[in-house]
Amino acid sequence: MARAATTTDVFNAIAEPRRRELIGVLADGREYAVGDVVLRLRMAQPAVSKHLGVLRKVGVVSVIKRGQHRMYRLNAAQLKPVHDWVKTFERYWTHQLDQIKHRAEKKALERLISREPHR
Amino acid sequence: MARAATTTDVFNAIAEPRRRELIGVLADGREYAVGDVVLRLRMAQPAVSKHLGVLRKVGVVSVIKRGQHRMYRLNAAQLKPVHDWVKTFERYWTHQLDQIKHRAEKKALERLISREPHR
DNA sequence: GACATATATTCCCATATAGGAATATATATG
DNA sequence: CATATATATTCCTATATGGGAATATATGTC
Repeated sequence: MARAATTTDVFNAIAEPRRRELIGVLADGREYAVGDVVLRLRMAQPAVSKHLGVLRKVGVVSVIKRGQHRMYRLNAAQLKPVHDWVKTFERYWTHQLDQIKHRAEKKALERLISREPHR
Repeated sequence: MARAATTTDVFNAIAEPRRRELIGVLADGREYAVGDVVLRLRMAQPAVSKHLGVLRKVGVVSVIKRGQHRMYRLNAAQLKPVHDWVKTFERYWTHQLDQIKHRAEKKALERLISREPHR
């Protein structure tokens, strides 16, 4: 079997760095015409259209027609599976910091609660 | 140009679902021999070796020899770039829930703190 | 209708894949 | 040393890719 198609799921779609750049442009939540993206990223127009096509197929972006333009908008919720998956490993690099923060918060809360009665 | 190699970076490496399953097995932080993974995932041994090879090339797993076994261990820190990237979009799906949670916690805390004095 | 602009699609090609099968390599053990 | 076990590597093949160039399609404007 060959590699899974880029349009198979979000993981495959975002493996391509240009597409992550594309998503980066749309990240402010506003809509962009293809030409806007072409100018911002200095990519060839067909390339942008194709990449946006892939992202659309996996639902990461949506399109509406407006005159001769196609306005693309980020559908960030579709990235959640990636977040959910990688979040599982968060503790591996946040661990120490987390411990510190958690203990600090816990201690502060305990101090806060126990203050009145003990005084 | 063809698609970037799977060993190019972590994003490409984890695009393959079997490799994410592999990572899932190693997720408890303990070390596993290739054969263990083969049994757990019921995958062909060469497939497991190849996938582990890809993950090793991008640094997501590390190997040590122990007798005739190769013990693989997860190097979860290498997944951080993925987390960092996707975390940018967290607010798009957590926003409402977060608001609710934050307010609930804040309110609970306030109630807790103000209980004694007001009674 | 003629022309300009915006976008999508098609064609071409070098390249890497994932899986299966077979085989090679390393180590343990009798 | 012979044999078994564990793992890696090689060879094969169908398949999809991303980029470039050219072209098609759609819409706006005069």
